[in-house]
Amino acid sequence: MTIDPESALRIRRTESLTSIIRRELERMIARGEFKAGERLNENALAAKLGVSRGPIREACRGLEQSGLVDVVVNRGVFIREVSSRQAAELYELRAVLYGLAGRLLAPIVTEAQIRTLSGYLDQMDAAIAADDLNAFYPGNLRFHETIVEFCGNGRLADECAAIHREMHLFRRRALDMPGRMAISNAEHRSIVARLAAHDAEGAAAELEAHVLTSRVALFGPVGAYPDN
Amino acid sequence: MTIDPESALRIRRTESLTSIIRRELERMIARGEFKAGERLNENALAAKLGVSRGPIREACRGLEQSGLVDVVVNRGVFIREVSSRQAAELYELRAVLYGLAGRLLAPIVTEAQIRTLSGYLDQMDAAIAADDLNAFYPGNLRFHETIVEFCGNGRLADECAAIHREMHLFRRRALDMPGRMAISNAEHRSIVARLAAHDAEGAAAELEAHVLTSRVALFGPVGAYPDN
DNA sequence: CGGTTGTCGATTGTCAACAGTTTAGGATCG
DNA sequence: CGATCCTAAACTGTTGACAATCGACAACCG
Repeated sequence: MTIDPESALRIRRTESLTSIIRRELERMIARGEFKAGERLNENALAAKLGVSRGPIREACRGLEQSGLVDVVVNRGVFIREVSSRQAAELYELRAVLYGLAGRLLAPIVTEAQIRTLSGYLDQMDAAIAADDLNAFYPGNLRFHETIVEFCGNGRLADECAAIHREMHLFRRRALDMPGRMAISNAEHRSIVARLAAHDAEGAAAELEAHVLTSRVALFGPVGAYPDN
Repeated sequence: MTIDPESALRIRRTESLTSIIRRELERMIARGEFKAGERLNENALAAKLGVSRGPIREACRGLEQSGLVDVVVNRGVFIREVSSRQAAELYELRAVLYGLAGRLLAPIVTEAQIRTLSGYLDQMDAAIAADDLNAFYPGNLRFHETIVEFCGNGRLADECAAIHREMHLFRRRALDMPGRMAISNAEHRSIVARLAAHDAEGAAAELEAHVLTSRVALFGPVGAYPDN
């Protein structure tokens, strides 16, 4: 692989190899380029990315802390396998966090923000009309991301982003999507309506229920967890 | 210097230097042995702990991801300074997470668990009677930790522990304690009562309000944040 | 034939050295 | 006297090498 030496060096001044590699690995994990439980070979990665093992190892320690990989002493780092139980637990967290986002956003939301969110709703409706899951999914993602961004609690937004990255590790995640697009977007419209009405508790309840709908459909009642 | 070779070797087989160092640094940070904003000198730390810089750097990458330090390229790692705004944001997260814990725990809580929690209440009352903040604080901590442990959502417990570690970085945290011990423990009793009655929504509301009381006292209304 | 032991290759854990950047302090000039 | 520039020390970023460990396979023994 040939790299423009200037750009490579220019990047290095403001960013460490470790952070570049970490982002790259996160991207690869998000795109599912590794199998669950697969081992990351440090030598192979180092050779592939053209660096030494030091930055690779440092990047992996970051990934470990964010829950994307498991590190076993003397054996290596493995792409984390998220069990159904852990996914169910994550959905519960996500539900209350989105609920909080709605409660915070409703009192302060602006007309422009409502228009932005409504734009996403229309895009998703178009994807539904075209029966295009590949268009619906990123729209859905951006809709939720935007709400937590607007809510004013930056830490909440970070936490939601981290949970979302982690959810990519759960392979069966697509199950809740196929036939639910229309229902899902109806719930989205309801959420935006509550936000526009500055109804904090209503928006919180709608958002929480919206997430829990998927959780219950996939794993059963809240507080009960699948075995594996 | 002569080192007992057996003990040194035995330790290293099951745990890497990196993880040992990371735990040690976490402990030092929790005990406030570093000033906020202070730089961690890699060479000095390596010399002090008797290792090379590699494990030190790896440990710091983990701490960065868990929000305990900031890493600036070519300048080093610094003990994170948590602003009032960030602390206020954290309190809001903590409130909904504890609320979730209460909601999950109420339906499934056992008699024995109620007795355990009640025991902590009594210990805290004793600390209040003796006006002993140093006894109250760990009891308070254990009370909240126990609730999230019992609730059955392990990921929620991890998240709460991480947030708690992070809160140690906020220096003014003791402010909400001095005169509030009695009020705080009365709220604790109310929480346990709701749990014992298997009142999920009541327990959730009590727990959330309990955390938000401190937040509001320190920083003002929920959703409004201090400047610094 | 089943189980144990020993050895080898592959891989991780750790270290010491090198390269590039930042910072502090003094010399220089206005 | 103060500001600026320059130099050197200190420090971080990265690398390659060495030591220790793990997994697999073969030899050995009961």
